[in-house]
Amino acid sequence: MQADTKHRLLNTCEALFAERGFYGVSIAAIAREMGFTKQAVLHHYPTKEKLYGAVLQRISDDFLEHQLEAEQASRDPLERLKTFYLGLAKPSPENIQRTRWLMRELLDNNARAEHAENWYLRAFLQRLIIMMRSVETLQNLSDEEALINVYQMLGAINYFLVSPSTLKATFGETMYEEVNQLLTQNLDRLIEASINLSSSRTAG
Amino acid sequence: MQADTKHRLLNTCEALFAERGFYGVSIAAIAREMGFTKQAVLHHYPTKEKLYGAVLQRISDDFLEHQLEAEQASRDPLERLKTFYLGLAKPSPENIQRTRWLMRELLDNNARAEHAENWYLRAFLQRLIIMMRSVETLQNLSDEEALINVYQMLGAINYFLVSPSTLKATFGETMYEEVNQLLTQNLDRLIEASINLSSSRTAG
DNA sequence: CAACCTCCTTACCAATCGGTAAGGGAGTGC
DNA sequence: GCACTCCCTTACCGATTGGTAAGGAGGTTG
Repeated sequence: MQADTKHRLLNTCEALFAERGFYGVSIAAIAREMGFTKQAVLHHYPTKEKLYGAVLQRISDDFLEHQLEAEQASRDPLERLKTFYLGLAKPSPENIQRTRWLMRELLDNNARAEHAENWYLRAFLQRLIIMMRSVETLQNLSDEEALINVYQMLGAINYFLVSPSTLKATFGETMYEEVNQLLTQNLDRLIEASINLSSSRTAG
Repeated sequence: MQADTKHRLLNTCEALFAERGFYGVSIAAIAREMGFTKQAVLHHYPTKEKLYGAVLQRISDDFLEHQLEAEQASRDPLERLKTFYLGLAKPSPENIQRTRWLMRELLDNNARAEHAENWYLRAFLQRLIIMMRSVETLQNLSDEEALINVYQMLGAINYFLVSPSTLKATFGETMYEEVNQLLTQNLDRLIEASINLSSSRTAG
């Protein structure tokens, strides 16, 4: 498969699936977007599931890469964690798209939870937990406490990140932009607050 | 329409749509679950959109009711807010289902954001903002700050609530139960922390 | 008894779904 | 020049999609 076509195909699929979900996107729609026929799509990936899986694989690879980058960004573990979360919270179109995908995965995976033992995002969560525990005050954090914290942070960041159009239409573009700015400005304080909360739990 | 049938139909649809989303559920599947034909479903609601809308309306009505109840639960505004969030975080099957729906709405509404000015969940968010501002230290909270806080709390609560099967399969049932218990136990501390964060923002 | 609801049925529709079969054009290796 | 592979085409498939048309069983109302 030509690298260029593959890249373009995966990009197209990523955008479509993120926007409408697995069932909401037909192979024909993907082909239309690509500018060729349905069977050309099926030539590259024999089934819709395989196609979906390929995009998901790429996303989880990129997440991993992002984590590895954050791990080398600084010597201070807390700083690394902040860098990582800040990267996740960046309201760029690509990032919003992937966050939407992540959230859909979270919802849809429920229906096929029997396959979840090799869930794509498992490694992502576990690495995040390790990153947390490398912070001095969180060394003794249990897996459970860490998972709660990670989920809360991801939820707090992603919930907002995922709904730009809706929020713009509901509250106006100006307000959305203000909220967005406030959020990125104060994200480090949110992270610190959540870490303080977790470490006080461990201490108590 | 008979109240009983309507009730059963909306329940069935709520469960199916929450689990698989709008595109993932066919009218035939709903009918199958109900035990009669596709056309019987279409007799009650002429289109799939109208059916979906009816369930969504019921959910938002119930959320409103839940809010009104919480508003009468105590004289202390902070206590009211805690009661409300605790209700949202309750890991009962019905609550999980509705949270899943809420999250899907958040994702799917993006595609039809042009209708969002009369978005079903707008009133829900605005009431929550009012509830926040009735807390003494948050009186001067701007709409933007309040919206951030609300989104963070909803995200933190819902993100976890939505993924029981996945988490059970990924980390084991025991761990899931422990996390679940820890989460409800510490939810009030999370709320307090988030409120402290918000009021310190307003003060600073 | 007839007219009229409500609630559901069978029968049918064009369009779309994911996917198969077969082949053509262009480039590559021998 | 001939076989082969890669990338894409047209043609087609049965199943399913959301939805329409017409009618029938049962209860209510005049």
